[in-house]
Amino acid sequence: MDTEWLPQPDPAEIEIGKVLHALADPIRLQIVRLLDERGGGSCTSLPEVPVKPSTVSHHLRTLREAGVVASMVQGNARKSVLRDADLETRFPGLLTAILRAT
Amino acid sequence: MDTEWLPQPDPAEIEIGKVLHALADPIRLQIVRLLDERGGGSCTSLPEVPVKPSTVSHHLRTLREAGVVASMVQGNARKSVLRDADLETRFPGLLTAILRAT
DNA sequence: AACTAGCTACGATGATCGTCGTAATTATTG
DNA sequence: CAATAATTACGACGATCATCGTAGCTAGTT
Repeated sequence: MDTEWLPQPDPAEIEIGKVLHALADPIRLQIVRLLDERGGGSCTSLPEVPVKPSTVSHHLRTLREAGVVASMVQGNARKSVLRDADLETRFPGLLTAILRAT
Repeated sequence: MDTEWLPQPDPAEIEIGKVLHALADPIRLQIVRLLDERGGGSCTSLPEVPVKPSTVSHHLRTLREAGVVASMVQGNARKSVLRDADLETRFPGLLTAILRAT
Protein backbone atom coordinates (compact mmCIF):
# COMPACT_ATOMS: atom_id res chain seq x y z
CA MET A 1 0.00 0.00 0.00
CA ASP A 2 3.09 2.16 0.35
CA THR A 3 1.70 4.58 2.91
CA GLU A 4 4.05 7.42 3.71
CA TRP A 5 3.76 10.59 5.75
CA LEU A 6 4.72 14.03 4.67
CA PRO A 7 7.37 15.75 6.80
CA GLN A 8 6.06 17.29 9.99
CA PRO A 9 7.53 18.67 13.21
CA ASP A 10 8.09 16.36 16.13
CA PRO A 11 5.60 16.78 18.96
CA ALA A 12 8.19 18.44 21.18
CA GLU A 13 9.07 20.94 18.45
CA ILE A 14 5.56 22.24 17.88
CA GLU A 15 5.57 25.95 18.69
CA ILE A 16 2.60 27.71 20.21
CA GLY A 17 3.17 30.76 18.04
CA LYS A 18 2.99 28.81 14.82
CA VAL A 19 -0.06 26.90 16.01
CA LEU A 20 -1.88 30.11 16.89
CA HIS A 21 -0.91 31.67 13.58
CA ALA A 22 -2.17 28.61 11.73
CA LEU A 23 -5.48 28.64 13.57
CA ALA A 24 -5.96 32.40 13.27
CA ASP A 25 -7.13 32.21 9.67
CA PRO A 26 -10.91 31.62 9.47
CA ILE A 27 -10.62 29.23 6.53
CA ARG A 28 -7.99 27.16 8.28
CA LEU A 29 -10.08 27.09 11.44
CA GLN A 30 -13.02 25.82 9.39
CA ILE A 31 -10.81 23.13 7.86
CA VAL A 32 -9.67 22.06 11.32
CA ARG A 33 -13.27 21.78 12.49
CA LEU A 34 -14.19 19.68 9.47
CA LEU A 35 -11.20 17.40 9.96
CA ASP A 36 -12.22 16.96 13.57
CA GLU A 37 -15.83 16.12 12.70
CA ARG A 38 -14.97 13.68 9.92
CA GLY A 39 -11.71 12.24 11.12
CA GLY A 40 -9.81 13.50 8.08
CA GLY A 41 -10.08 15.05 4.66
CA SER A 42 -8.29 16.19 1.53
CA CYS A 43 -8.22 19.05 -0.93
CA THR A 44 -11.29 17.90 -2.85
CA SER A 45 -13.23 16.28 -0.04
CA LEU A 46 -14.12 19.56 1.67
CA PRO A 47 -16.52 21.18 -0.80
CA GLU A 48 -18.08 23.51 1.80
CA VAL A 49 -14.82 25.35 2.19
CA PRO A 50 -15.31 28.44 -0.01
CA VAL A 51 -11.88 28.44 -1.65
CA LYS A 52 -10.32 26.56 -4.54
CA PRO A 53 -8.59 23.19 -4.02
CA SER A 54 -5.21 24.75 -4.66
CA THR A 55 -5.85 27.16 -1.81
CA VAL A 56 -7.03 24.33 0.43
CA SER A 57 -3.79 22.56 -0.38
CA HIS A 58 -1.87 25.65 0.67
CA HIS A 59 -3.77 25.82 3.97
CA LEU A 60 -3.21 22.13 4.67
CA ARG A 61 0.49 22.70 4.13
CA THR A 62 0.48 25.59 6.58
CA LEU A 63 -1.38 23.49 9.13
CA ARG A 64 1.02 20.58 8.63
CA GLU A 65 4.14 22.73 8.98
CA ALA A 66 2.71 24.15 12.19
CA GLY A 67 2.11 20.65 13.54
CA VAL A 68 -1.66 20.85 13.59
CA VAL A 69 -2.37 18.17 11.00
CA ALA A 70 -0.57 15.16 9.57
CA SER A 71 -0.83 14.22 5.90
CA MET A 72 -0.48 10.70 4.57
CA VAL A 73 0.00 9.63 0.97
CA GLN A 74 -1.65 6.46 -0.31
CA GLY A 75 -1.12 6.17 -4.03
CA ASN A 76 -2.70 9.17 -5.67
CA ALA A 77 -4.89 9.92 -2.69
CA ARG A 78 -3.92 12.00 0.30
CA LYS A 79 -5.54 12.34 3.62
CA SER A 80 -4.94 14.88 6.35
CA VAL A 81 -5.87 14.24 9.94
CA LEU A 82 -5.76 16.31 13.10
CA ARG A 83 -2.79 15.63 15.37
CA ASP A 84 -5.08 15.94 18.36
CA ALA A 85 -3.15 13.54 20.55
CA ASP A 86 0.18 15.26 19.90
CA LEU A 87 -1.36 18.67 20.48
CA GLU A 88 -3.01 17.52 23.68
CA THR A 89 0.34 16.31 24.94
CA ARG A 90 2.17 19.45 23.90
CA PHE A 91 -0.46 22.04 24.86
CA PRO A 92 -3.02 20.39 27.14
CA GLY A 93 -6.52 21.73 26.67
CA LEU A 94 -5.70 24.04 23.78
CA LEU A 95 -7.31 22.24 20.87
CA THR A 96 -10.25 21.15 22.98
CA ALA A 97 -10.95 24.72 24.02
CA ILE A 98 -10.82 25.95 20.44
CA LEU A 99 -12.96 23.20 18.96
CA ARG A 100 -15.51 23.63 21.72
CA ALA A 101 -15.89 27.35 21.01
CA THR A 102 -19.05 28.38 19.19
CA MET B 1 -10.11 59.39 40.80
CA ASP B 2 -12.42 59.26 37.81
CA THR B 3 -11.60 55.77 36.63
CA GLU B 4 -13.22 54.82 33.38
CA TRP B 5 -12.91 51.87 31.03
CA LEU B 6 -12.36 51.94 27.34
CA PRO B 7 -15.03 50.23 25.22
CA GLN B 8 -14.70 46.49 24.97
CA PRO B 9 -16.85 43.56 23.83
CA ASP B 10 -19.17 41.87 26.28
CA PRO B 11 -17.96 38.46 27.43
CA ALA B 12 -20.63 36.67 25.40
CA GLU B 13 -19.61 38.53 22.25
CA ILE B 14 -15.95 37.59 22.33
CA GLU B 15 -15.21 35.62 19.16
CA ILE B 16 -12.70 32.81 19.06
CA GLY B 17 -11.50 33.89 15.64
CA LYS B 18 -10.61 37.39 16.80
CA VAL B 19 -8.96 36.07 19.95
CA LEU B 20 -6.80 33.67 17.97
CA HIS B 21 -5.91 36.40 15.51
CA ALA B 22 -4.97 38.73 18.34
CA LEU B 23 -2.77 36.11 19.99
CA ALA B 24 -1.16 34.99 16.74
CA ASP B 25 1.23 37.93 16.62
CA PRO B 26 4.43 37.19 18.59
CA ILE B 27 4.65 40.71 20.00
CA ARG B 28 1.05 40.60 21.20
CA LEU B 29 1.63 37.18 22.73
CA GLN B 30 4.64 38.58 24.58
CA ILE B 31 2.54 41.49 25.81
CA VAL B 32 -0.12 39.09 27.06
CA ARG B 33 2.48 37.06 28.95
CA LEU B 34 3.88 40.20 30.57
CA LEU B 35 0.41 41.40 31.56
CA ASP B 36 -0.22 38.00 33.10
CA GLU B 37 3.02 38.00 35.06
CA ARG B 38 2.68 41.56 36.34
CA GLY B 39 -1.05 41.93 36.62
CA GLY B 40 -1.17 44.77 34.13
CA GLY B 41 0.84 47.24 32.13
CA SER B 42 0.87 50.18 29.77
CA CYS B 43 2.61 51.44 26.67
CA THR B 44 5.73 52.64 28.48
CA SER B 45 5.84 50.09 31.28
CA LEU B 46 6.86 47.22 29.03
CA PRO B 47 10.40 48.20 27.98
CA GLU B 48 11.41 44.66 27.02
CA VAL B 49 8.92 44.66 24.19
CA PRO B 50 11.09 45.46 21.15
CA VAL B 51 8.73 47.94 19.48
CA LYS B 52 7.96 51.61 19.97
CA PRO B 53 5.30 52.77 22.42
CA SER B 54 3.02 53.81 19.58
CA THR B 55 3.15 50.27 18.27
CA VAL B 56 2.50 48.85 21.74
CA SER B 57 -0.54 51.10 21.92
CA HIS B 58 -1.75 49.71 18.61
CA HIS B 59 -1.31 46.14 19.86
CA LEU B 60 -3.12 46.90 23.10
CA ARG B 61 -5.99 48.29 21.07
CA THR B 62 -6.12 45.12 18.96
CA LEU B 63 -6.10 42.99 22.10
CA ARG B 64 -8.82 45.12 23.68
CA GLU B 65 -11.09 45.00 20.63
CA ALA B 66 -10.68 41.22 20.54
CA GLY B 67 -11.69 41.01 24.20
CA VAL B 68 -8.35 39.79 25.50
CA VAL B 69 -7.50 42.81 27.65
CA ALA B 70 -9.36 45.62 29.37
CA SER B 71 -7.95 49.13 29.57
CA MET B 72 -8.70 51.63 32.30
CA VAL B 73 -7.97 55.32 32.36
CA GLN B 74 -6.78 57.00 35.56
CA GLY B 75 -5.79 60.58 34.96
CA ASN B 76 -2.98 60.63 32.44
CA ALA B 77 -2.06 57.02 33.14
CA ARG B 78 -3.63 53.97 31.58
CA LYS B 79 -3.45 50.40 32.60
CA SER B 80 -4.35 47.31 30.65
CA VAL B 81 -5.13 44.02 32.32
CA LEU B 82 -5.88 40.54 31.07
CA ARG B 83 -9.57 39.59 31.01
CA ASP B 84 -8.65 36.14 32.22
CA ALA B 85 -11.89 35.54 34.08
CA ASP B 86 -14.05 36.52 31.11
CA LEU B 87 -11.95 34.43 28.77
CA GLU B 88 -12.09 31.45 31.10
CA THR B 89 -15.87 31.69 31.14
CA ARG B 90 -16.16 32.13 27.40
CA PHE B 91 -13.47 29.64 26.28
CA PRO B 92 -12.62 27.39 29.24
CA GLY B 93 -8.99 26.35 29.30
CA LEU B 94 -7.91 28.41 26.31
CA LEU B 95 -5.87 31.14 27.95
CA THR B 96 -4.46 28.76 30.52
CA ALA B 97 -3.23 26.43 27.80
CA ILE B 98 -1.59 29.28 25.90
CA LEU B 99 0.07 30.89 28.90
CA ARG B 100 1.33 27.53 30.09
CA ALA B 101 3.01 26.82 26.75
CA THR B 102 6.79 27.18 26.70
C1' DA C 1 1.27 3.40 -23.46
C1' DA C 2 -2.20 6.49 -23.11
C1' DC C 3 -5.55 8.49 -20.17
C1' DT C 4 -7.82 10.17 -16.17
C1' DA C 5 -8.15 11.85 -11.47
C1' DG C 6 -6.16 13.90 -7.37
C1' DC C 7 -3.12 16.99 -5.66
C1' DT C 8 0.52 20.37 -5.42
C1' DA C 9 4.30 23.69 -6.89
C1' DC C 10 4.77 27.95 -8.93
C1' DG C 11 4.10 32.72 -10.14
C1' DA C 12 1.24 36.70 -9.75
C1' DT C 13 -1.83 39.86 -7.51
C1' DG C 14 -4.49 42.31 -4.17
C1' DA C 15 -5.35 43.00 0.57
C1' DT C 16 -4.18 42.95 5.23
C1' DC C 17 -1.19 44.22 8.73
C1' DG C 18 3.00 45.39 11.69
C1' DT C 19 5.95 49.17 12.24
C1' DC C 20 7.34 53.83 12.75
C1' DG C 21 7.42 59.09 13.16
C1' DT C 22 4.93 62.96 14.05
C1' DA C 23 1.29 65.57 15.85
C1' DA C 24 -2.36 66.12 19.04
C1' DT C 25 -4.60 65.25 23.43
C1' DT C 26 -4.99 64.90 28.39
C1' DA C 27 -3.69 65.35 33.06
C1' DT C 28 -0.38 66.22 36.55
C1' DT C 29 3.41 69.11 38.29
C1' DG C 30 6.11 73.32 39.08
C1' DC D 1 -0.20 79.29 33.20
C1' DA D 2 3.67 76.83 31.44
C1' DA D 3 5.91 72.50 31.18
C1' DT D 4 6.30 67.77 31.19
C1' DA D 5 4.91 63.05 30.82
C1' DA D 6 1.84 59.46 28.99
C1' DT D 7 -0.81 57.90 25.41
C1' DT D 8 -3.11 57.71 21.12
C1' DA D 9 -4.69 59.11 16.35
C1' DC D 10 -3.07 59.53 11.90
C1' DG D 11 -0.62 58.75 7.64
C1' DA D 12 2.73 56.15 5.30
C1' DC D 13 5.61 52.35 4.00
C1' DG D 14 7.17 47.62 3.60
C1' DA D 15 6.30 42.93 4.32
C1' DT D 16 3.52 39.14 4.83
C1' DC D 17 -0.08 36.43 3.23
C1' DA D 18 -4.56 34.58 1.23
C1' DT D 19 -6.24 33.67 -3.16
C1' DC D 20 -6.32 32.10 -7.81
C1' DG D 21 -5.05 29.96 -12.43
C1' DT D 22 -2.14 27.11 -14.68
C1' DA D 23 1.15 23.70 -15.25
C1' DG D 24 3.20 19.63 -13.74
C1' DC D 25 3.51 15.44 -11.07
C1' DT D 26 2.11 10.72 -9.39
C1' DA D 27 -0.63 6.66 -9.28
C1' DG D 28 -4.17 3.89 -10.91
C1' DT D 29 -7.01 2.45 -14.95
C1' DT D 30 -8.09 0.95 -19.68
